[in-house]
Amino acid sequence: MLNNPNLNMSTLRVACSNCNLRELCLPVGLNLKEIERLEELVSTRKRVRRGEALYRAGDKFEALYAIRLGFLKSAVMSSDGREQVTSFHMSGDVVGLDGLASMVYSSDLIALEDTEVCILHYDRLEEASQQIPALGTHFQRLLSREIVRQNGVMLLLGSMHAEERLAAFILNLSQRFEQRGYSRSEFVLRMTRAEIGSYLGLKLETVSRVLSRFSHDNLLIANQKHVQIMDFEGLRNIVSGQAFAQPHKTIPLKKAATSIKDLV
Amino acid sequence: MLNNPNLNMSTLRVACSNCNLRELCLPVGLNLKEIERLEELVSTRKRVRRGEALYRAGDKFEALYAIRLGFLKSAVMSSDGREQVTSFHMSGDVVGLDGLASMVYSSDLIALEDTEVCILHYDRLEEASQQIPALGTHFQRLLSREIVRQNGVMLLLGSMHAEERLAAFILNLSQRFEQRGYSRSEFVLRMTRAEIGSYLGLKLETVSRVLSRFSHDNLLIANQKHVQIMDFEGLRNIVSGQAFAQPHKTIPLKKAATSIKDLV
DNA sequence: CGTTTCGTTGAAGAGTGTCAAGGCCAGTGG
DNA sequence: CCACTGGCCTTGACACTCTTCAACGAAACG
Repeated sequence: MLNNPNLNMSTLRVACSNCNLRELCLPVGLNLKEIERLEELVSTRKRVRRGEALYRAGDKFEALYAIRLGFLKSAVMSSDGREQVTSFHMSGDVVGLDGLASMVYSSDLIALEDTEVCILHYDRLEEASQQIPALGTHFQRLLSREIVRQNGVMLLLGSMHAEERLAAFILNLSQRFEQRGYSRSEFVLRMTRAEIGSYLGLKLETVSRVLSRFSHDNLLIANQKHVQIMDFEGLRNIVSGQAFAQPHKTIPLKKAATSIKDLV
Repeated sequence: MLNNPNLNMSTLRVACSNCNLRELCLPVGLNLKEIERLEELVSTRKRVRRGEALYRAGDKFEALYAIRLGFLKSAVMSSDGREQVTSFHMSGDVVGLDGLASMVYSSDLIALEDTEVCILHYDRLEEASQQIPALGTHFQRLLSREIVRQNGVMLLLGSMHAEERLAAFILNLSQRFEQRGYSRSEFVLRMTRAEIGSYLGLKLETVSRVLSRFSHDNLLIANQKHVQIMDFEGLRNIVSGQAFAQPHKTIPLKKAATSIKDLV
């Protein structure tokens, strides 16, 4: 079981019960019995080496994956070969949600560093959802959350300038690292400038230039892949288009209630 | 029951069994008993007049809605008041999926013409899903399909030019009208140029100009809100970036399998 | 330690946005 | 029925952001 012959993906037994990511990928409030049931479901892990694919567009959909460790991108490709990165994933995220639609994945999922995932076989997941209703509900939530996230990305791609996009992107990464117990102000970008650009609808040169500008303005220090945020407030101002203290635009009817908090 | 006092939303009894949109919004292959069960679930309809909201960001999530008749947009708003249209909906579509994430809608849903929807109360939906497993699965599919669709929009916003975006948009509308039994080559745009622009990440002037250019190139006839497509092939060529017979770019490693068919 | 991939920076140009003026159309009220 | 009104659409001129092309430097990899 430990030595799967697959050239570079090995499988391991899994133990949700003492996994500290449980709260991220599984529903809370299960009793012991239910967690046991869950461990049958999850069964095994899988490793993906940097640069390799967990799955590719067109592959048969058989499982969702909960990321234990690592960093990945998902990307779709147009018929003429243009690639669009649609998201970056880190530990605790569940990936593969696009496969349910037609039982075939519609995107590529590529590891940006050596990665380890838990396999959630879809057929077993469906069975288990019958017995543990909270599980089905939980996955509906995950799906819906992804829709809300993508709405935010559409807002970003559709109506924000390069600086705003980058600022939002950096802040979002920061927030996600913080949620996982890492520093919110200092981290390493696992993706290239080109991948950031693809995600944000910019060219790699623009990404590089804007990061340099941020550095110059003392908002952050960007040294190759290493980023240290110096001025959160400043970045936030850029995201809301209020950078450079422009002569106070009167914003007409600012919506009260829910705004898109997690832009990216 | 027929005369709900709500100033402009009336409710009606519903009958899925003889609704010709059933295949779009509900799972196929249910038996009679299950369909009866379903009709309890769906219970009532609701009308929304042009310009009014079915729900708004921040409203408590209580139901999904299946569109019987009409046309709507959904839109999110950034904290500084920029609006981004995230999709257009027509008969047979199910809306409200973003509400599951945190039991609060995260977008506005506005009718672009007088509209009638069936109400799918969420709590009843959850119960029914226990009894009719196909129902739960079906809604997971709807959610996943929306994620795939949004991936396509991100590709469009992130890596396509104005002409490509417009061409993709028009072709997608055409296809959806055709699926519903209307003409695929002649239809009326229910949204303004500004709304198209918001959706496609362009300004209304750009939308107008590009449509004029299409008219001039005999790809279509755009007369205010009325559109007649003259050259599907030509539009398709534009979407794939092969317009104007550019000196055959050698496309390196074109992905074989699944591509994003429904770009928009 | 050479080779390759990735990142930075400059100069020039293309593609959209911005601003402004005018036309078209539906709805309203005289 | 017609003039008026306001919203929507079109078109032009110009400004500006971002891309493109190119050269070089820095880091990663075998």
